[in-house]
Amino acid sequence: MALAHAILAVLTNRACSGYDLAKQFDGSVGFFWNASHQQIYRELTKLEDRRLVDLEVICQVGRPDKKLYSITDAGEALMREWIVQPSPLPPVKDELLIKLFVGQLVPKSEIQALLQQQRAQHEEILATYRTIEREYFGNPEALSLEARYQYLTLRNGIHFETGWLAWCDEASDSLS
Amino acid sequence: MALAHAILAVLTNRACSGYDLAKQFDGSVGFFWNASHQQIYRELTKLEDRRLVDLEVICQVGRPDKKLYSITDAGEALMREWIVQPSPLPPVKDELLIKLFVGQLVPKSEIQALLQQQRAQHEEILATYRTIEREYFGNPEALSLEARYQYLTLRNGIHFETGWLAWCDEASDSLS
DNA sequence: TCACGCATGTAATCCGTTACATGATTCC
DNA sequence: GGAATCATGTAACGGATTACATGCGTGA
Repeated sequence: MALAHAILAVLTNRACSGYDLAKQFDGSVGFFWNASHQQIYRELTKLEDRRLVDLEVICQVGRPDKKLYSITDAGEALMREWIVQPSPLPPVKDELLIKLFVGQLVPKSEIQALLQQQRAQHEEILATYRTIEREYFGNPEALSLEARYQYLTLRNGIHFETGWLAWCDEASDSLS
Repeated sequence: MALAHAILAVLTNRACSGYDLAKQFDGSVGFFWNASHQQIYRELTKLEDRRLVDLEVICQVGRPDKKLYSITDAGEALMREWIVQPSPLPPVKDELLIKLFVGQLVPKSEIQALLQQQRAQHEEILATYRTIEREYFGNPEALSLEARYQYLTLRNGIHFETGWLAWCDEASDSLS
């Protein structure tokens, strides 16, 4: 059900088309919730049926019409109720750890290579996060409340990726 | 597809019934891959069709028969091939972060409560991990290769949960 | 006697992924 | 001329979740 909430969360900040949403789910929000454009389009029609979003069709010259969705009062009320419910921890699903669990099946060097490959990916994401931190949240004291909440989600990603790098190094050391 | 690999990983260590597997996916392996008993039973029949597991029916008195599955040579070969492929980063899906992203919709105290509730859950899991670390991996230098790999997956969980606690505290402070 | 553990499954529904499909405009 | 961007969708398939279903044994 959380895809609906993720979409409503984006629409809380500003009205969007399905296409705009898909792009957001490929950056910012996508850092903690991902969804393909097909999922988004399907979910938007459901949200419209439930009157949680409003739709305004914008005719454009030379490009396809745009369906601009905005959150309704009912949608915002639903979000308020949902936010205050306690959240269970999200289930972990990490195939690298399955591989490590039976790492003895292959030569150690293969596992070392996997760890390095994984480390590089985490490093890349961390670099992206750091760039965003510098560019948009340079002075955390001066942020609006909205921006501060968004900054906290970014900080979560930074903690997460930093932890991964530390673990990759520890694991790599302990195998050599 | 990784559920099949997760099951084969467990069976690499020892032969199990569907029921045994379900229990493992509720502890050890479940720390990084979760699956319900329905998924497991369905997947086991598929794995048998593909000759990746063997089945031995064990008749028991006074309890239901047990179907004991073990990995075949083909299954082990498949795992070896799979392990060395590079792994993409698993997609993140965390509804707490969606909530924080639009935290301004509710009073700050509600968000503080969410953070505390989340923190408590992460602390509990970390405590579980620490107990396992003490009981099974007290002397990391002396571990067999199998055990060392399993220990690394546990260390990953410890890094992960420690990071979460740090972030919860940082977030909580920054809001007060 | 009632709940829990052992042990297995089916059915319905929903969610996610992949592939296919269209069509104009802008930039290289 | 060809690729990328804007903008929307359908169809098929497979994976995951939830609910339903059975039945014996053991211990409180």
